[in-house]
Amino acid sequence: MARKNRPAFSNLQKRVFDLVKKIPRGKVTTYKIIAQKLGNPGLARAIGNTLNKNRDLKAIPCYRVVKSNGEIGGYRAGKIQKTNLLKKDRIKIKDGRIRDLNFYLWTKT
DNA sequence: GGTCTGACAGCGT
DNA sequence: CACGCTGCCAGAC
Repeated sequence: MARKNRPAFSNLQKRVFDLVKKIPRGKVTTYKIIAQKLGNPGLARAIGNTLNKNRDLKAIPCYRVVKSNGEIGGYRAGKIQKTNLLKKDRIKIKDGRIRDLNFYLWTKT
């Protein structure tokens, strides 16, 4: 019988990583968008939690994932570090908040 | 097996 | 516009 083998990484985490890695430079996305792409907008919280467990920031540019209201959100290495990285991507940030989030927002594949 | 926490989102005040 | 409370889901204890 086809018993489902349990991968080292949960199915959810695998999808999240795949999406985050596809984010082009200079663009950002929100936790909710990712959750919607997974088919469950309520996953927004689980997304951040999953990325936190990742701890492989150099493999996954999770700093490009921000909150839906335009705030930077959180980061395992610190919010300040996250903001700094976003600035390097030409993202205009004002007082810990992204300007014209819709412009930088990445909702495509 | 239940319970609590956490890198969020939405609504009300 | 800023702050606070509640609700959702998955993972950790």
